[in-house]
Amino acid sequence: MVTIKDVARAASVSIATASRAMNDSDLVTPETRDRVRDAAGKLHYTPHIGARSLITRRTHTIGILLPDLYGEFFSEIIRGIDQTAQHARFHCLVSSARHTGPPLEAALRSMRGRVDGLILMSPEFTGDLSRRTLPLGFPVVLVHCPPTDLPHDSLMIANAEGARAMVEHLAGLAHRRIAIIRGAEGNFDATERLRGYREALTACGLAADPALEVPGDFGEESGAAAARALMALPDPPTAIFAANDCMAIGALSALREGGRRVPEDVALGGFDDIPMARYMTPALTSVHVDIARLGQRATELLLDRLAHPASRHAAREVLPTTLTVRQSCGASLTTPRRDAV
Amino acid sequence: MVTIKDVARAASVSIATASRAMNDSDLVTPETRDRVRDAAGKLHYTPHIGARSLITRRTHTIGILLPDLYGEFFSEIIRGIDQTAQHARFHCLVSSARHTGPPLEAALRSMRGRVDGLILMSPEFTGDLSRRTLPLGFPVVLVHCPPTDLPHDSLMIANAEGARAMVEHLAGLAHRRIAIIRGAEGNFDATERLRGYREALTACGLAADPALEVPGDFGEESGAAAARALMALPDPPTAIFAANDCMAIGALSALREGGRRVPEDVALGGFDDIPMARYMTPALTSVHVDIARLGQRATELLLDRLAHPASRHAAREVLPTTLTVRQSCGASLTTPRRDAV
DNA sequence: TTGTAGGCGTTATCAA
DNA sequence: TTGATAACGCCTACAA
Repeated sequence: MVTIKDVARAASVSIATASRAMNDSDLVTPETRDRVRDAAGKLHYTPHIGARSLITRRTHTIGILLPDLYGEFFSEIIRGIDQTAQHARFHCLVSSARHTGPPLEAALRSMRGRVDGLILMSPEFTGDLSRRTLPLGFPVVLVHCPPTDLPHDSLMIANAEGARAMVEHLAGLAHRRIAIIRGAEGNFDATERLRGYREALTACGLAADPALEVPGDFGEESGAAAARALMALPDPPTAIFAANDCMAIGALSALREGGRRVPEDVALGGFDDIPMARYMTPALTSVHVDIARLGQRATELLLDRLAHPASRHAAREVLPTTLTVRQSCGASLTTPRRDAV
Repeated sequence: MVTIKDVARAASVSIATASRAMNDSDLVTPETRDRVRDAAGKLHYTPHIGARSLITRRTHTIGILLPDLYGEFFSEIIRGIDQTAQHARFHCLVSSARHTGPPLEAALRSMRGRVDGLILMSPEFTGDLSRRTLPLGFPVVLVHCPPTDLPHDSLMIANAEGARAMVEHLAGLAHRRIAIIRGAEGNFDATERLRGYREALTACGLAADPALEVPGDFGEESGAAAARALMALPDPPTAIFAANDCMAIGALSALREGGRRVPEDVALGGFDDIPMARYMTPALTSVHVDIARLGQRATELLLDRLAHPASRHAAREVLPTTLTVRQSCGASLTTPRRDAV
């Protein structure tokens, strides 16, 4: 391995001078600097990051821990993060820990020492977990995590507001029996979206019916199963709000197979507005989230925290969502619903 | 910061013993090992990876350099890589370098010293670039890269064979004017898919028509533009093979807007079989690639190389592709084409 | 402006 | 089985 020692020897200077030359110190003449750089180039020298971080206490790397690495959501958030990080010459250490508990703890711990800070997305994150696994004051930005009692920066999307906008939109189309396919049990996003659904019903003066709140796990198949269950009800809903687009896709298949037309017989709405949504037939009405922006903002918060460790209180930002109306909700149907008021 | 020194003191042992206890050496009694582990747990000790890698010469991290971080392809390959890496207790440093030349070189260089090996995907990669930026013998697995004269392990998908299968399938449906929307200029995948297309035409005894080879850049909009150009020809094609699914999606929109029905008026095929393909209307016939498997296999090759540095010759594997027939090619149309032989 | 030398946290070597 | 100590590559006071 070629070290700074070799570079120094090749350039006939001391190690210290070589180091200074490589780090743009102004304690070297431009002339010797160039000589050192030349030698470094010829030798294909690259500093050993580990050795450097030992003394600078900096890795110039941010850790990203996600619940899974699946689908558009993941690729978009990474894209936003990497773009911002790269701009600041930071690297990204990516990992996933599907479950809460030991695997998550292990993943968190294994990142310590490798990264200067962490972007953490875990819908089951808790303050206890943080205390158990992270050094006090370790820079962390929580994305999409339930609130904790710790002063971590946090960032989330307007889950409840988005859900509410969707359900109010459906109610505005004269639907009175609106069902929700819920997200995974214990998942913060799921809980918030359910809350928004319920609030919207109340706001629209519609009665809540427990039979219309069916469970799901954010997966396509669970959406299909939920739709089948809803169709089997004695008094089935005329509109279905799926807590994410994957489940909406599953629901759409199931509805079709059950002979129901969307949106004529049943209106359908999703959440996330994944790229696929606009290509479906009918195109899916969904709550749009700018995911890359989410990643970008998380990184900005983290980098700011790294640059100014204790300069400000913990941020607590909420990124807005927007309702994207397409065909699946039936807003563009020419004939009004039969049961319209 | 809590170091091994603190742990040693807390457990009343020497630093050496503490280190041994933490690393499962059998040179410590189970008793002292537990005592040290206890102390480490209480103090929330985590080893400093940089310091360790300074002496072990290992970072236990693999680098992943991709041309961009966009879409399903990216998320799937990372998923395959991370899963395999995590299983071997390796970490993943992810980065993207959109363009060839300086940015790519910089990205490569900045990873050196941080990773034990590299999974590199760059359709414009060259042996020269490798020599310029990587230490000789540095473990690299090339994915989807053009062949070089260097002994790097490499992995690619059966581009030409996949394209050929698609075009022969279209020819089998009695199409005689089959167009291709080409991929990005200078891109290895694009070149290979074009080659497969031409081979298939020859194999089927169809005349090649330069007018039917229209340029594209793998983006949706370029697919739309290409389709418009093809439709404007005096003798337009009856089938279009888009070199990837994104362009097929763009082509589909353009064809619709131009009043052509797919597959009745024009048959359409794509490449990659992204998840969205099966949800389109009509569902897209495409060449399926198991991308997660690609990532998995690349990681296996790299880890094997890390474990046995010079044990074998450079691998050169090709992952098979499979033709997935859906509606967009018209294979399931009941009435045969008018111009069928 | 340059060189010398000490130390960052860890593992490995040797001696006890 | 344990402990003292020398590396590993780098940066940075301090001295020249």
